[in-house]
Amino acid sequence: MAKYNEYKNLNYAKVGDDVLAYWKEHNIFQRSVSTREGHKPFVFYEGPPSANGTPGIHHVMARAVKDIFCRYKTLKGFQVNRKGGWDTHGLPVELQVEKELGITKEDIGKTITVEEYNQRCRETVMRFKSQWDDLTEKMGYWVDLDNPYITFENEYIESIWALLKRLYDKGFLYKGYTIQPYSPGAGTGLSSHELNQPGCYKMVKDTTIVAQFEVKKITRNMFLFEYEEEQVFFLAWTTTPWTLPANTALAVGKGIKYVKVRTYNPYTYEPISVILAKDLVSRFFNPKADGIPLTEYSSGDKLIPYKIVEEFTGADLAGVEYHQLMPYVQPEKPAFRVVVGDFVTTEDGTGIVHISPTFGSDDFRVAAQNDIPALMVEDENGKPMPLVDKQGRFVKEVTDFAGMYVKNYTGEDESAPDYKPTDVLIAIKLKEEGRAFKVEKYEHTYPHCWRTDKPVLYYPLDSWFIKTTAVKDRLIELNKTINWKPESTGTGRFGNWLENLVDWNLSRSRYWGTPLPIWRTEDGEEEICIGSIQQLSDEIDRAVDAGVMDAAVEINDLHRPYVDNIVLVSHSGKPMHRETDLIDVWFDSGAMPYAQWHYPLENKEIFEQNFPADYIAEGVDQTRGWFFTLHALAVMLEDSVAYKNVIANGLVLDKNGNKMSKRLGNAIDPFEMIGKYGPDAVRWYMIANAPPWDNLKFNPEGVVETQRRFFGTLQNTYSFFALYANLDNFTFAEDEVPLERRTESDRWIISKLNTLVADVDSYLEDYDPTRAARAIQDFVVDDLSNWYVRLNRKRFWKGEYNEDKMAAYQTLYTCLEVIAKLASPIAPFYAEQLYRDLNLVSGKHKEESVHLAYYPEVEHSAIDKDLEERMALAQTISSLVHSLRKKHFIKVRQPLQRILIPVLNDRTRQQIQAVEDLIMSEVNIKHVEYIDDTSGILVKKIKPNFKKLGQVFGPKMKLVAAAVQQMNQDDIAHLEREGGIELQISDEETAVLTPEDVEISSEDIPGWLVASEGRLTVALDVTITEELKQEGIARELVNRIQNLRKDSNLEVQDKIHIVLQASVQEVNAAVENFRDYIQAETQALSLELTDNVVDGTILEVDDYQVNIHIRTEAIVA
RNA sequence: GGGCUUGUAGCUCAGGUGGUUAGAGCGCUACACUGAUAAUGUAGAGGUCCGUGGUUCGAGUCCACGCAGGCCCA
Repeated sequence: MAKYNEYKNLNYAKVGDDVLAYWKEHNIFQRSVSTREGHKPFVFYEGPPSANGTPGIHHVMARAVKDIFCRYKTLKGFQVNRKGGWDTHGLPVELQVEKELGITKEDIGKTITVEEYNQRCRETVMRFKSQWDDLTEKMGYWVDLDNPYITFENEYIESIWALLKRLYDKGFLYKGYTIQPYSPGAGTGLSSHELNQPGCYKMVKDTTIVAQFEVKKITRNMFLFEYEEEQVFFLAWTTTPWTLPANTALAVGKGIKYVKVRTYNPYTYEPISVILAKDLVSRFFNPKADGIPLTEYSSGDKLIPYKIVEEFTGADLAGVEYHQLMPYVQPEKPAFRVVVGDFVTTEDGTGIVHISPTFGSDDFRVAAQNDIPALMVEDENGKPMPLVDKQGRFVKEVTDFAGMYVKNYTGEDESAPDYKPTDVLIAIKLKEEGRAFKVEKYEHTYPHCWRTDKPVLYYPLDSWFIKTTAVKDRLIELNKTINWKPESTGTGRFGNWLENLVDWNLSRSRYWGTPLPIWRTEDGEEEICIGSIQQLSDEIDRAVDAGVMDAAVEINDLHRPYVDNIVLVSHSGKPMHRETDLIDVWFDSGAMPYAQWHYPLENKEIFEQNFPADYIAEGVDQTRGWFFTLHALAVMLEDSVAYKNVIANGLVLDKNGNKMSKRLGNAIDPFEMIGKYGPDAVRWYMIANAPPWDNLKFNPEGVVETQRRFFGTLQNTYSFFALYANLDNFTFAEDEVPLERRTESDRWIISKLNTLVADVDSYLEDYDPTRAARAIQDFVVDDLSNWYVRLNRKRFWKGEYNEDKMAAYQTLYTCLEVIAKLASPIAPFYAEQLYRDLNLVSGKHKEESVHLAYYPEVEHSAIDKDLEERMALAQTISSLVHSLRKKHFIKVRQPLQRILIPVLNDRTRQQIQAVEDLIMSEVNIKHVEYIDDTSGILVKKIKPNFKKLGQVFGPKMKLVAAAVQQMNQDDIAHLEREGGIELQISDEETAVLTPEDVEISSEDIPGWLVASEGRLTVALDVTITEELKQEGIARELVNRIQNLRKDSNLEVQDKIHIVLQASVQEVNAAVENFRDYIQAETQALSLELTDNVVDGTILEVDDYQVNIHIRTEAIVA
């Protein structure tokens, strides 16, 4: 006969190891997919991690979230393929390699070949793969590790090329510029990484200018003018005066308050009106001048009078046009107007920011968003260029300053008496023109090139872009169809970002990444975008034929430097070289829905079956990374979402809410956690403790608690079941006992169980694992263990193997088995063991793993809300009686005669009557008595039903409530009898109330000590009769004998003989009168009361001492 | 500076559409219970529900403005 496994001191880490071995041996993961062949697919995309660092505890979190829903959907019958993946390109790898080799970017191609360098990157990036694979297995994250997609593989890159070509053909790929830090001295752009080198930011003293931008006198702007000749100016401050000739807009803060001030220009003494932020007025005007009439000013006065005349918000000013400040070059589109910028502050300057789209990245962005052009001139090739050339000199079109360096890049002696920086010359010119309001030196930090030590310029540099703005509306529209968890990340963080979208800058000037497959002639007139290896090979043949390339090369690797060595030929026969850029690594990962199948070059069908994803999950920090690139590519390529449901999970912090870092030593090692507490407790804790999208404060003590409270309780419940089921040989071989023949508590727990099955299903369907975990946990701990098992213990260990006992076993078995299934997505290892321990004996399921099984069906007919309510009453009443016993110092073992419960209606009485037996046995009393209205002794309490009364009486609520509180017992009786009562609420007003407007409860039974909770009141009869007293002693004896049995290491089923020293009369009487009871409880075959006990043990029973001896039945061979 | 987010007991967290005694678990204290026993019950202590205003008869809940932490972006 098969037995249920029994465990002593279950080791949860070992459960993990054992189950993992079982899964491996029987290919359970593969079969969880293959057994669903032909079922509806549930498509999941794995966001590829990078294996160049070790995995952390937060990866356990992120992956648990992914895993839960894949397992859940498998339970629900879907087929869930999940291909693993590795993200292998990008800056972090390159920086790591540079650091290890002790080189900088400059050395690549010089002291180390690009080939060697990239080889090094390729090795480095997968360095920790085995650790990752190990964690993936140990934490129970099921994903196909044997056939992952790897972004550095040729096929993957080829797919990306094919996608880029599609975008290119649709006109979404273009070459433009972005504003980047640039060093004219070195003639090269600087990465933000280079800019963050220590010492790059230096204190410098610059000439700064508050310039005056004159408002145009057009109808649109007339609200800014008060009189005919008035000249109104915007004041804008800049620390880089050399950018002023390139100004095309001014930015204001939407919510910032601005004022118009009438005053005089301090250099020309002309009367002017200026607009600036209200908060900054005091920085530009001397308060001492406040109050001096404007008319009292004469040219040259030190104290310049001013008067604030009007106030506006930034929003009011948006759209106002002004005259170009330094009209050297004209724009191609309308410019010179006020726009709103989120970067504008009133920290310094005037609260109005000068915008030169070619020389600032904020400027560039805000201009692009508002369709403001940049000022450009044509270079010698007729290509557009900014007003400053790459050496840092003004172009010839800026006539007054043509050829001058905007900063000192030539090493001129700045201490020479006649040395004037360009910034100063500009200031002088503006002063003369009456366009400078204030010129002063200002000390601030400014980034410098780490090689030339000269100030950097923010300068437009060539870049390739994807024109995401062309599909902006569609991106927004389709985003609204995505189910975001939490919703706010989709509407807020992601939605707002889409609203302010700029084109996607693809270019990266690095070495280890996917090369941009575009070849161009030197003049940029002709170009080709390559979409496949085949096409490249064909083009190479053409190039060789045309003689621009020496010999055909074999294409073995699509990385640099190999692709750089390929020269193609244009239609007109010119050589074309590859644009040297790599593409943004986010394109790599965003392309995974296609490239993981080598689509569009092959596998069209597989792709179509697996697009879009039903579900993805990653950290919220991916919002503008993977979540965006997936979405953008799907919209541009397929006009579809890439994913239908997405969980953006939060961070894992240490227990104090600080970020974990190896440096601070507060990082938690996932392997250690899993090794110590087992994978299930770690997963369960992370999921149950806080919703995934909140940050998790990870406290190992919480894992301990989860292990003890949830897994410990569940395991205890199972152990209890296994212990007795093995004794009784219960294998669930019999037919199920019909519900109607089961006990009230059986039907109750089955009802609760079905409610749970439905709840967990709806939570998981809604992608809320936390609610699911908590619901399961509450059921196991509160309902199943602490109530059902506690109340029903005796049914398992007493009596014959009859239908009632069978019903108890079946009920408990069913609960445990269903729990195993419900918990299996979250605690896959323990649930597996539980399922198998049960199923190996009963053989009820043919599936040999819980992960091959199916989600339980909800038996709606088994859900009985009325029963659940009754049981809640029983629990409350029991708790009240316990509390009364406590107050009277009467222990539970002492039986009592009765409790009294006032009931105001028949329904309550019937409900309680149905659970009387449970209450009586739980709190050890003989009878439940009910007191209703007819007894005439109930004291009632009345309380206003605020919700109801508020709707009716509104403002008079307080008066009515006061009147209700004043009602006496007669009034309440009247209200109940007549179904209404008229109350005087003030001198002249009355209010008519119905019983629905109040809550009536019984408060007291005169002469009894009562306890109440909510509307329930219970009184306890504390009279202890002689018989009750004896029964109490009998129970005490049973307890002591049981302890003795245990101390003697007897097995539960061992029979004993008891010999008791006769002593005081009470004890003797108790033994005589309750002999049968004592014998039955203690499995005693005999109970002898003698005067002479040999080898006895002295036991304390109440105030008495009892000498007792027990011996086991001789074992009959 | 902007967007999003969090703030409830010592700790971790619950608290649909506003309703008058704000809950749970852990921890602490005391007392019980005991053939599930490394479990369990009862009771107690512990709260300016981050602050200030507002709406309302009534605000932990709605609105506004702040403060503090976090993430992303500048």
